[in-house]
Amino acid sequence: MTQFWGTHQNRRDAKGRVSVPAQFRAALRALGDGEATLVLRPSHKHSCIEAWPQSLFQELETPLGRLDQFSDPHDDLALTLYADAYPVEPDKEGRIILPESLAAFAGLGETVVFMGLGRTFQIWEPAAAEQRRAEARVRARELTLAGIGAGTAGGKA
Amino acid sequence: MTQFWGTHQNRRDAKGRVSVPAQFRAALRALGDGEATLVLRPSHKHSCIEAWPQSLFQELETPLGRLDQFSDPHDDLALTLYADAYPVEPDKEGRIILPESLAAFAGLGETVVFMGLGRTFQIWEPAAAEQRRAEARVRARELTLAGIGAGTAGGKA
DNA sequence: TGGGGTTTCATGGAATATCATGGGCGGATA
DNA sequence: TATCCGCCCATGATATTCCATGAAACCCCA
Repeated sequence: MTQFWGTHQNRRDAKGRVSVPAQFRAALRALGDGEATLVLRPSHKHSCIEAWPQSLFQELETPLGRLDQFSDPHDDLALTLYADAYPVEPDKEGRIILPESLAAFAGLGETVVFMGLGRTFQIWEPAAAEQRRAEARVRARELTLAGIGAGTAGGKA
Repeated sequence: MTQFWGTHQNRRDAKGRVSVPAQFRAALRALGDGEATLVLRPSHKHSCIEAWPQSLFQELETPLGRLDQFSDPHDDLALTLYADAYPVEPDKEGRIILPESLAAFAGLGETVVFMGLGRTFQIWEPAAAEQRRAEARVRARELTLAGIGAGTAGGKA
């Protein structure tokens, strides 16, 4: 059920194209989202680009329907969801073009990092990605010391 | 119920492939995890690679479902679970290739050590493995003396 | 109990397929 | 008509698959 694993590094060419890691492409194919397989949007927490499979992104839209169409919350949600989101479809070689505004937002240079997050993935500038991972590792460890850690799994007396 | 026993030494060839010890392979087969039988990830306690049977790893994922999808803890956990984890499937000869980032993390050279931990196993650089075992022996002994272990079990190793 | 035969493993290398990346062509647009 | 953007092909690098070999463990039988 989980789809996006691991961390991968690729490069943008002169035209701003990047190959989506083959593994991720396979996962997308498995989802069978035909047109515009991906939705890209800036993360609201970090300097990175979030990549959502089209079908999963649509699930985010459902709360919209429950809000009064003319209410402020509706407008706010709709705006954050759509205004900065870009649908992209990999070309025949599996590459996508990162919109300039998103690339700038994430501070991307030539090489970019794809980080799998299970059902979605993120696109980072390499150094920022490394920093973020270190940070998350520490915090997740506090969260679930009981759960993760083969040290404890096997070691369980 | 316990599956991975003992310590085994194997070599990585020029392409970074290592044979999974035959005993471990048999254990995996018994589990019947078809696709991507193993999940590799860095240990957060030690400089080694943790290897989880796919089905067992899925149990780690369950806490995710209980967290708010947009919360920080969810993000941190998802990132540590997936961004550093790599699913691998042994080839026909029973070998796996260790992702470069993980090999570097564990400081692996040519020969690597597989240590059984019951339901999971770990992959170590030989010297580090030896040190770790010595350390564990001492601590386990303290446990035994404290009255946990069966008196007989403590004996012959 | 020792020897011979057989099987299983770990390991090496070669052939093949996949992938990432670069460049060129043509059509659409202003 | 000039420029930009998307489409297609070419290529080197990398991973995957397949087959081959030597060594060790195991088993069976004398």
